[in-house]
Amino acid sequence: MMLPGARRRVRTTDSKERLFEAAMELLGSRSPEAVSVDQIAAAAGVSKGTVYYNFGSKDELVSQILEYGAGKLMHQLTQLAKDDDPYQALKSMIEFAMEFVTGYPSFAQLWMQEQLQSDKSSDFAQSPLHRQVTALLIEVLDRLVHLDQAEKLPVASTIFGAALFTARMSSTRRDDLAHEQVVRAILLTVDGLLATRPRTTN
Amino acid sequence: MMLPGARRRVRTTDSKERLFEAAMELLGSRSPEAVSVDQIAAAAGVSKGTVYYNFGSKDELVSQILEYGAGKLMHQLTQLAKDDDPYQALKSMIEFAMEFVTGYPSFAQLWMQEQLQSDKSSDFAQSPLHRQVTALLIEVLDRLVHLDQAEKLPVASTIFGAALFTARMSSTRRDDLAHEQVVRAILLTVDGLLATRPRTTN
Amino acid sequence: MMLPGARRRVRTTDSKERLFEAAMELLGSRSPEAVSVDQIAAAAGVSKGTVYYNFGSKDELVSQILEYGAGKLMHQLTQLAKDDDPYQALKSMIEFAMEFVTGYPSFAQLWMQEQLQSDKSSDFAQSPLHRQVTALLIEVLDRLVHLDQAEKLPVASTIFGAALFTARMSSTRRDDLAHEQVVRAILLTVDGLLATRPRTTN
Amino acid sequence: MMLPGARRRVRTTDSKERLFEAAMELLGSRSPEAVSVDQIAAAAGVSKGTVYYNFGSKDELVSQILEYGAGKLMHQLTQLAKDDDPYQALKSMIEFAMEFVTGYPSFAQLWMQEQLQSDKSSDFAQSPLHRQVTALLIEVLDRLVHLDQAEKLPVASTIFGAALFTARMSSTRRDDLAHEQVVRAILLTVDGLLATRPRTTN
DNA sequence: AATGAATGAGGATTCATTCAT
DNA sequence: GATGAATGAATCCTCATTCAT
Repeated sequence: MMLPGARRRVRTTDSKERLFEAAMELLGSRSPEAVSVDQIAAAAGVSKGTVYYNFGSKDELVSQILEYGAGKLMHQLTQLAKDDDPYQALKSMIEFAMEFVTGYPSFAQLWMQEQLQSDKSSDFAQSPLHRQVTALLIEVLDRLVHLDQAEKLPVASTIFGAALFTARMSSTRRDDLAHEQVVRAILLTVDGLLATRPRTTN
Repeated sequence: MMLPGARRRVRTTDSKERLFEAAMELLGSRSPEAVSVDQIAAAAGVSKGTVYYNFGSKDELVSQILEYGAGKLMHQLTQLAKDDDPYQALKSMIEFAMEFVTGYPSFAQLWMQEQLQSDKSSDFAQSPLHRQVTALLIEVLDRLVHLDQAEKLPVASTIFGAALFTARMSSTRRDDLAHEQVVRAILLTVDGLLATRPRTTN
Repeated sequence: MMLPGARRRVRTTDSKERLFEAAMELLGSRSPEAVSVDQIAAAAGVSKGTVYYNFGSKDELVSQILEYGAGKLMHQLTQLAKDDDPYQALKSMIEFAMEFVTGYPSFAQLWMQEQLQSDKSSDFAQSPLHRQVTALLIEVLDRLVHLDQAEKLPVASTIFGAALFTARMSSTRRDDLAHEQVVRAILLTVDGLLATRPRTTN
Repeated sequence: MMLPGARRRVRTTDSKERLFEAAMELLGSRSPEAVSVDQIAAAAGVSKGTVYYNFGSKDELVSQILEYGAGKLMHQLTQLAKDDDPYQALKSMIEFAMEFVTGYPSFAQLWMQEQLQSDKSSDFAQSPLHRQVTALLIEVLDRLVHLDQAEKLPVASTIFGAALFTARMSSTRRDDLAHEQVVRAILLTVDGLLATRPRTTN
């Protein structure tokens, strides 16, 4: 019922964006099944129908959050991996992962959930994200120490898993000291490698 | 005196036990919210009401599985921690955790889910199980290297988290080699400690 | 699993009786639909099956309570109606009704509920109890004042209803003064009759 | 563009209203526990979900019916109480109560049920409605006769209870004569007062 | 005489989704 | 673009009842 000539607010803060953020917020502490479309819509201050208008389905909304997070995470990790000093690169990557999970708990939440659900992931490197992150880690590790082919994936996965899980577990803590300690603890895996494997001679 | 075709209890294999096992099976690959009471009852070959007769509620059934797993896990870990050689103790503990998660994927699943849900667990050592396991790990670590008070919990949590998460991720693999590799990867954290901290002189 | 020769307690306080009393107690404050067989059995300290062994069904148990109460009430009211002084008779009857409802709130509860349920009771004198009580009241009233045939039932019903309802409403009060006041208030109906109708000349 | 035989809403007679009326109808002769949401929805010709969309819960629907009735009843009673002649006021009030209960049997049904349930209502004037109605009655009675403070509430309660209960008992009768007789019977309480108490000299 | 395990029908409620406006 | 009324399938749970022991 718009009068002709009337004009909508230019920055409607697009309902779509509001929904995205509200969903991120809510999914930070609950599983998707435990968050209803009503709740998301209410939190975004729009009607339920708008969710369907913008995303088509709840699953699609969740997927988009997951994708968005994965993109953001991978982008930054890729940058950090370029550091000339591979140890420093790993440290930065882990630090960033910690920050990221703190900032987007919903992402870690969703990603873990997704990993844990399907039986299909028998190959334990199924998901694109997992594959990408571990590939990146392996790349950096290769520049640091000499690893047998067979142990590369387990090591990378361990680092990734430890970082993700521990970060998520302690993500509510605003305590930076704890963050520091956790990063160092995860880096111990790398220290262990350095102590037991021949360094990469480059 | 069973008519052919009649579908009575084949044996009074205690419906309770049948339900427990069916639930364990189903919860191994899906979150509690994603498993319905009907499904559990059907899988156990009993009626829905029997679930409520035996457990009172779905939540209670889930809790009991969690408790059962926690008890079993702690019991064995406590035994293994007694090994005179602390490094060997840690190795055995991690190995056992891997096996355990493979055998009872539902346990890890449930436990993680529970951890990830509540905001309350801000102190990241809230759950009794987490507390118990990390306490045990710290005890063993103390016999191995000298750690600052502040870093004890982060280190122990990292080991626990890495083991649990990685194990869960690769749990479908029956491949023992992979298991071995994963255990070794997790132990790298300990190797890192040994390489960077003064040994406990006992 | 009784050893031969063993003997049961002589005074088993008959489970049946225990059930009856427990049911009376519970039905005093809740509608039959709101009281489960489990609750009754638990309150009586017997198993659920015992209810069915002794009463056949929940409805039957409720019916028996109703019958028991009706019998007891009618028996006493009939005695009191015999008083030579019809006014005194009415007063005693109302007093007794008050006491009765206080002692057996479940009875009033059940009886009202039953009255209110069925559409059948279109004739508003359907139930045997109602018929009996009003008949008794009319008999006494006839000895006191001269009433038109058409107004007899309404007057008797009003007294009965007022007594039952008001008694039930204030039944939790242990306060005897209030009881007295309520009795007097109900008797006002009779006073009104006395003031406006010709006395029975006997 | 309705295909013949299609069963869409005939008119958007607001499902909410349809549900309200269907529920009133059904609750007129049965207790809330004995009426299922399915039945209400079916009677209103809408789906079960619509009940929850409009009312949130069964209890809320029941409460709203109760409130609606209480409002309507009190509004009219308040008007009638204003009559200059207090006796006539009381007569009109009782007459209206009779009509009201005949028209909305569900209201009396629900209200009684609610009164009879809780043990909390020990003070026998707990409910707002009861309090309001008795307050109104007392106000009118005060204009008619002189009553001791202590007997006011019992008298008012008796009138209210008698009217409500007797009305409900005979509500199915369409017979106006009976109505008249019942009103007169209840008014006897007032006649009794007039005969035994000093008139208010105003 | 009594039990308690088991049942299945039924009840309240939630929720993703559709659709006319 | 957006809404909100309406839906119906699915879910958790209750409960009267049965029956073998």
